[in-house]
Amino acid sequence: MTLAGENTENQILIAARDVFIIKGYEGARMQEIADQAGINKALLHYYFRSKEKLFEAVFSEVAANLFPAMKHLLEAEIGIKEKITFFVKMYLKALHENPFIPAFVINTLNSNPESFLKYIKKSGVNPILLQTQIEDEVSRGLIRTIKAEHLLVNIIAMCIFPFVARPIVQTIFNMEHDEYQAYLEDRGNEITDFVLKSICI
Amino acid sequence: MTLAGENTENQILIAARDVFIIKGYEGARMQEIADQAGINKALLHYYFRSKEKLFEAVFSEVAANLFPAMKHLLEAEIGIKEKITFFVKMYLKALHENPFIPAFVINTLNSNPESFLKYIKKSGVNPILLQTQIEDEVSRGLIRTIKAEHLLVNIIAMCIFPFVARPIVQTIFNMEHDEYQAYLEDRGNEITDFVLKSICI
DNA sequence: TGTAAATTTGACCATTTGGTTAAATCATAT
DNA sequence: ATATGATTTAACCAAATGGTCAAATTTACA
Repeated sequence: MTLAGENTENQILIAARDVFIIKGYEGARMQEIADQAGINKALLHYYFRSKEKLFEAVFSEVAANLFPAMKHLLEAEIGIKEKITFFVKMYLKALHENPFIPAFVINTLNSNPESFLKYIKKSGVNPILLQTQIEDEVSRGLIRTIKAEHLLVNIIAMCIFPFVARPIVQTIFNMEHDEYQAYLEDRGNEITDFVLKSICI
Repeated sequence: MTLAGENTENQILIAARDVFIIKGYEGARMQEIADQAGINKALLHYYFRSKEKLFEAVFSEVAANLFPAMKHLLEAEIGIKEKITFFVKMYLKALHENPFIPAFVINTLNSNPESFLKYIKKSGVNPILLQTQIEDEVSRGLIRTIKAEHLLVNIIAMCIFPFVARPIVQTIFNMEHDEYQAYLEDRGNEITDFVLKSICI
């Protein structure tokens, strides 16, 4: 592939990513993606054959970047308190940079689990490792007993929810844009605090 | 309106609700709604004029049932520990009966906040009441200080997340359908425990 | 029962949308 | 320079989709 071609293919992927993430598969229009990329619509099919294939290219790339950092941190050899602190900080930072990814992934997987779950399967996140560490720290009297599946989901839920449900939460709490931004900043310490106060003895 | 008409209108609303909640606005097809309701497609327009209007009818009804029970419980005159316990139990029961509602609402509001936020505005949920109660129980030495906005979002996030992100969580944890169902059951006590252990002194 | 209004239907329409194609343009290598 | 292959475009196509309408059917009631 020549330079021009590779460049175009990338422009398309970037534009498609932007449009699909905001509008979802059904709501996205090939013409809009072409416009966003500043190219002719036929080029989308020249490089990616079909809307479905283009979407798969976007989704698989998004899915591939979903877990590696999380996995790496979960496997790190540090105490669980530090692990949680870092995890929350890292996760909120990632969400701040890509606030629409979670809703996009959730929406895609809910409307079409059979076809897209395969991109999640190879996440490699292993709750057993975390479970082992928990049991170790429990036996050393540092934290109380808790199942890794609950702890992990609790933390991730508290991080993600204010982003996916932003319009609702912001409306119910009567916040302006900047106020909500500050609220999101606050949550870093709040979540860490909340979790540590719950599990530490 | 005659009996036949009222009945048809209701059948349509029920069918439309089912289809819209699963497929979303863009993914839903008027023909599919008509089939599901067992009627001719033209009747959809006879009763609701357009797809948009029909969707609004569905969404406004869903939105109207989103907060009243929550609001009522938040305003109840019981201690905060009991309040949290009941809240989690009630919320998980509601989610068990309508597991797809949160993802539907989140998705709708993210793709079109301007047009649908108005159905949320009148929720009447007032975090200040909860804040007052928290401050009261803090002064009586029962719980630690925490902002109502964080406590409420934390609890709701932990309840909702395993439902909206079910395919991902179930896959990552390698669970079968029944296992996940049991996991969801477990979460009732887990969440309550998790929260109370965090805020009680 | 007869009739006027409401309800229901099948056929049809216009637009949108994903996709195709043949021609034009560009880049590259000899 | 120019021939070859890759890239890009405008015009076009077929299917799907939301929506309309006139005719048929049912319902209500005088």
